[in-house]
Amino acid sequence: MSKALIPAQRRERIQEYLSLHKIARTVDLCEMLDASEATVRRDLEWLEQDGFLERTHGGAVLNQRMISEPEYRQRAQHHPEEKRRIGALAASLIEDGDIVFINSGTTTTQVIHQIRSDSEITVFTNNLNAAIEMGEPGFHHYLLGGEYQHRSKSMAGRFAMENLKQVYANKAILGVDGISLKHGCTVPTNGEAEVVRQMIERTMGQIIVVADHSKWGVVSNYQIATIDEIDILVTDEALDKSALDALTTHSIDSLIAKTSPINA
Amino acid sequence: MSKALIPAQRRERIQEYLSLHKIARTVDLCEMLDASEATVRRDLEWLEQDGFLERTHGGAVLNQRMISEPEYRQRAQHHPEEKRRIGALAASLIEDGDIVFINSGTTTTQVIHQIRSDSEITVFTNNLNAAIEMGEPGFHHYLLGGEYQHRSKSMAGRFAMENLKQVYANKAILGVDGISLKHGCTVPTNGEAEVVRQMIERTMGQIIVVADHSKWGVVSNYQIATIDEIDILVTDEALDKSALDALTTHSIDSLIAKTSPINA
DNA sequence: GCTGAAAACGCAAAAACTTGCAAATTTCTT
DNA sequence: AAGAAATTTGCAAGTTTTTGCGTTTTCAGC
Repeated sequence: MSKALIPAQRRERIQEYLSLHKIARTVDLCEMLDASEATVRRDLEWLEQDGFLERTHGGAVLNQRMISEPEYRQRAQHHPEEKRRIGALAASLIEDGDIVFINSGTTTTQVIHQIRSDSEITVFTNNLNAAIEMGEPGFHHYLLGGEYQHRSKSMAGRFAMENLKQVYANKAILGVDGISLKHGCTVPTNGEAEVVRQMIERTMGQIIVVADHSKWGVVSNYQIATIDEIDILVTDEALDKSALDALTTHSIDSLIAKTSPINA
Repeated sequence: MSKALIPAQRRERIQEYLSLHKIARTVDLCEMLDASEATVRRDLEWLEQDGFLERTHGGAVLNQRMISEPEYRQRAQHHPEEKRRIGALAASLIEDGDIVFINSGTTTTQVIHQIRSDSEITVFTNNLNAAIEMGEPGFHHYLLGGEYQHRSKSMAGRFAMENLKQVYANKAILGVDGISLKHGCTVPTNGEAEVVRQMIERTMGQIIVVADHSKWGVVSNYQIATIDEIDILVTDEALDKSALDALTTHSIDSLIAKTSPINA
């Protein structure tokens, strides 16, 4: 009988439990998972970071948003681990004094969440979700205007374009829906594509794409950039070796968000 | 057998109980929750802060003007039910084909939520909260860009101003922090004031102010309009008769959102 | 203005949380 | 496959939050 669950399993079960009960006591979870309180608390802390729950004294309550927007959970749960690590790594590329463009998407939301907050950083984004879920930002946080896209919780359209025309950035961190050698980076909607193209246009510096391995070889609806326009790809370690080689021949730096924080 | 409930659970139970019974005695809650009177009182105090109930001698009564369970956020506000009703009334002033400016604030959030969604309505707003909490909007919903104001969940600054310069509206629905005869309409921050002044500037039609009675006679930090610039004030029935008379002399229409849906 | 009940207050005990650290487990290397 | 590196886990000391009780104050009804 396998008593010990691996961390991911444990967190999965906590999520299941919370989805059902809406509220959980630390001690009950301890018993269910046969783990110490310290471990359960660490798991709850982790899940709180991911926005799944809110910790309270004695336990945790399910995030309201999980209840009202069931599909939200699914989206956020697609490769959450990878996205978090990719987000952390990408965020670490931002330096003091940078002006950064960031677009919408779950991975870029993670990036924004993990931008360190003790510095002179300026972020321009159409990612509404990031703003919503975040606490007080410790950097200059600008949102683009535009027509509100409910599905992606983002902005697009003429306002966004006009706003972008007022700024130059020295870095762009872009989440995409598909990335392939032949078709470059693609996103699902035209509005988002326009915004991102403008971002690239006005970036005098590195174009950084964040994408977990599942995006590789995928082609979505609208192209935002060819492969050669990318400077850095931040991805996870499950990406094919062949893909990495191909990237190298296009002189793209690949940064791998590993399980361990030490990178090659 | 569950031993003790955690604080969040207890408060949840109290809410359930009150939703059902409308009124609760302290001693009954003590028995139900198996907690001391002191603890129950502290919980009641907490819930009162949230606006969920009103404490009385011997227990508490449900804040009748409470919205349905899902909208947890609204509870933290003062006069939540007034705002909801004011919002509904103001939203009903929007007609097919209108282009409307709406600023930030809890009352205007209610307005946006209650805009009917079967029509050719266009809304321009810097109110991020409204977008977040809303389902799929049934109207054209544009957000202004700008520096993100975490506290008010809104946008302000140059981007917002630039965006506004591209549009004319035929109505403006404005939430304010204070409204007085002498000092007009006032808001707490300069950024918001700038945005609202620009909105007024570019409105070729009615200027509608929404404010519950607690705002009357209050002066906040930055003026956005004199009393004479207002066309309509939407408020609740607790507003002084003298205030209403004063408004009339300034040829401002006062619309009263009443408790009962049947208006005199 | 009295009187019994309810609520506020202060305090001490209990429960829950945080942090640092060493043991145990897993993963990676050779 | 054995050893090394690193993460994870549980424990313990120290801190914060919560809870319940005794006392004082306030409140509603007479």
